[in-house]
Amino acid sequence: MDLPKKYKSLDNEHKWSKSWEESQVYKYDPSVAREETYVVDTPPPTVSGSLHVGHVFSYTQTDIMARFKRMNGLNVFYPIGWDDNGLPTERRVQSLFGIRCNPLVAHDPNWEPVELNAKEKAKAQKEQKEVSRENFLKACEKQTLEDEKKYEALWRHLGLSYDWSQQYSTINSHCQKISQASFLDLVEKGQAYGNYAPTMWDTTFQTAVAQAEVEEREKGGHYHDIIFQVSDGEEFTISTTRPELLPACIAVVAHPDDERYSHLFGKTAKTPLFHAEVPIMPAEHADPEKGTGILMVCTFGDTNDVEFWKSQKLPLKQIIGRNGKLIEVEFGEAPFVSSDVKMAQENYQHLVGLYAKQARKKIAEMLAESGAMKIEPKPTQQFTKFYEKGDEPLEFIATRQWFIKILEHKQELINFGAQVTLHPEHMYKRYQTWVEGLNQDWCVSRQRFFGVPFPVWYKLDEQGEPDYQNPIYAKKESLPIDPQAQAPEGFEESQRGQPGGFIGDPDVMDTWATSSVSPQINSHWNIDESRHQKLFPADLRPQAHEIIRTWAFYTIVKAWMHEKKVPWHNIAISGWVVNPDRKKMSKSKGNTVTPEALIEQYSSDALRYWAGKARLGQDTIYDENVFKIGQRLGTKIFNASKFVLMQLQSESGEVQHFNPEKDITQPIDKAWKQKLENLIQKSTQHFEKYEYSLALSQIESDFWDFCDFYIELVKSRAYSQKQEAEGISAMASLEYGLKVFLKLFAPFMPFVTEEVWSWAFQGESNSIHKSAWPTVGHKESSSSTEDDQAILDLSRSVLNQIRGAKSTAQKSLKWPVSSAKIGLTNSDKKLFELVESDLIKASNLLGQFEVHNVDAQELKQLDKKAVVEVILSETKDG
RNA sequence: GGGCGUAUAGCUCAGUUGGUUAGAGCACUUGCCUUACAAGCAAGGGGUCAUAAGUUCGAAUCUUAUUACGCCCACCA
Repeated sequence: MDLPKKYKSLDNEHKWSKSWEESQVYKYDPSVAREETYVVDTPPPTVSGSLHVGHVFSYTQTDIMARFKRMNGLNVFYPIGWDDNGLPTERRVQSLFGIRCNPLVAHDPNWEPVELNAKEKAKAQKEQKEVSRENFLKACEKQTLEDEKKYEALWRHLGLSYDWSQQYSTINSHCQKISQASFLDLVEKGQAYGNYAPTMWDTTFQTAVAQAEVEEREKGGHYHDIIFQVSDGEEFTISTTRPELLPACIAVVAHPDDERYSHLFGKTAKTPLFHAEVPIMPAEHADPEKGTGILMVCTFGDTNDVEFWKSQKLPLKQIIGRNGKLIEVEFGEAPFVSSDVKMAQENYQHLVGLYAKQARKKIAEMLAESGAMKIEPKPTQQFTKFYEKGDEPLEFIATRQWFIKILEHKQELINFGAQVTLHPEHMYKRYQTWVEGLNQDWCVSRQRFFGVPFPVWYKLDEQGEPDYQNPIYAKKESLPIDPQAQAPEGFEESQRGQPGGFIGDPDVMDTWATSSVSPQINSHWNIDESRHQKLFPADLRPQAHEIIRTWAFYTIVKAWMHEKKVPWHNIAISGWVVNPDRKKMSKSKGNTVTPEALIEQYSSDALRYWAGKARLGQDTIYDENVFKIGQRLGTKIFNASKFVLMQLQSESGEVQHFNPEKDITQPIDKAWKQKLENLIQKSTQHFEKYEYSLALSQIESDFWDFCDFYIELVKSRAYSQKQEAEGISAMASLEYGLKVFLKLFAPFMPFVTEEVWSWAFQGESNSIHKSAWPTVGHKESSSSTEDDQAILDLSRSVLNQIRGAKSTAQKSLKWPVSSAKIGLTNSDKKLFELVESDLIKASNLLGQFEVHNVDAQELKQLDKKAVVEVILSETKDG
């Protein structure tokens, strides 16, 4: 056997990722029973250009677990998907090609998306070319396909052991079918409903957003103190940060117990500039401590306004349009009543067409001029709701949306979620807090384009008005459908938009509406019942902690609503990769590193080592030193394996195989075997608790001990006594040790271990990744664990002291020792005899040890198992 | 404002049901080309376990309080 000289990780990794692809080692076998199957619900990464080391980190952690399960004989179902539908793709396509979707524009069959250069992109930010829905979707598809290819290449190079035949993308027709079926099932079960209601609205993307996608940001604002007049002539001052909503004021409220204002309840107040009579009412949410204690309610400034408006059935004065600009309204007609219509209209015309921010400034001037605002606005810091991907504050705008009922199921969902085990467990708290704090049903419709359409149409009456009360739902057998392109049953395409005809629902689903059925997408729910039974619920859902409130929660909601089942039994929460300043690494901050370059420099195995060293749920500081350590470990595995196999070679050069149970006969070898069995047990236990990182640390440290201590100790016996029991025992033990380490390392470092495996062990299994995880055989009664430990400790102590003496004398480790005295306790003398010859050879002692007695007490004080004094030889050759 | 988590060597982290003198790797120091590996090997220096109090024969570990950092949640006029 010819062994390669140097380890070239990159070549090796290309070789094996290609080989695994060809041999399909990671393929799921549908014929295997559920009990012997392990199902992973892999997160489909958002397709948005490129993956970074944070992805490498968490995806590798899951792969490590999957590989462990596979080696434990389980039939692992490990799919991969791409989350390509939704806003991130639209945004990317808009900026790459400088286009914008306008459904009213005519389709151009000859149009092809062309990527712009940097200069053109900057220019296109202001003026995007409008293209038809069909053209826009084509551009999205083209771009995501391209990105997905890049993603796949990286994942393969990293050695993620997916069954690539199970690949899906959230925009494909299979996912559309499942998403639409899920929606229709919820409609049928009364859990989904359409409603016209004020919803959080992003004015930039012009779409509704859900509570889970909202984040608060601190931002500067100003208190404006505005004077209102009561009908009887009294005046009071309200304080607001949003004066531009004054024309939308529908009431003025103070706390019921606030004596300053309680005499006003029941009266009306007149808004300045617009002279609308609005009721003065008590409201619990008014905080006497804040501002002036009395405030205006508008449609809509915040959630309080929405709540109050709803509960008091007040009129709706919508003045903010979908694009965030103030819209035209007609004063004098309900709800825009005014005691001075002409003035109100005139004042309002100054605001029409302005963005809310501009209108704020304008109205402040007008108020100051009119005398209704006597003091300058005072600056303040306030928290404002933003769409997590948006740059402008959200508005509440009344629109028609689809919702899923979650508010009325809060308690059930909290209890139900407890049936899933989170790793680490304390992450359940996040789930619980989130569900408890919910205050809106899940809004699942988005006014966007690249997504799954709602399988719904509306009839048009004779006036051409849609009948939203009686939607036409698609038949489940016909899914997936696109109501913009297909007519409902009983209608012709020519009736689209015609009075007496129909229209398709224009909206698409929230991305989460699709990803929340990822377990069902994989199990082919509603399509292949027997497959569904085998793959649902899944065993493991890996994900990050910031999406417990979205992905984990929504998936639980859906599984519960559809089948009253948990979607999976475990959730593994990965930590974040953070910079030394403990801030999350993210692309938007420009502080990410591309994985490809790191792989080339350090190897995939090294990056995987880094990921494998981190515990679930704990953030990891990005530190390239850890890659270096992983890289060294890979090289060491390569070299040590090469050396061990050299020891195992017979005279003809063949690698010999041994039976560890029979051939390991020498006490020190048995002791080492015992140590390995302890390692196997410990690391298996860690793995079973999803604590793979603790397993890795232990495996790693024992492995270095194997190399630097045990191999050194027994190599000459293996080398020189090949025909005798002593030599055979050493060889058998080395082989056993190597095999155990290769297998234990295999989930973490699949490439180098596979390479070594291929040199000598394919007789057991073609790939190490399909070989059996090591187990512990029955223990022989003749050797006790304590003796095993003692003999290793004693040998180590003696060897260390001799090495120390040579090191102090600045001599090389092979320098001969002309004589050595060893002090031992009486009881250790027997043990020493068992390893004496190995120690003589390993330390290059010329002759024998002179043994004498030492008091156990004395040894204890020295913290040594034996006292060794050596005299080094005068010359290198003895 | 409420909650969760973290705090151990210069850095990154282990430390089991409380049990002698708290560990590893990196970095640092001093050596060594040794039958695979200089991407290696050997030897060595380095810590008041965030702070304070308590429980205990005994605390890095348990309790309480405090501080710092990270995260999640909260109605944000």
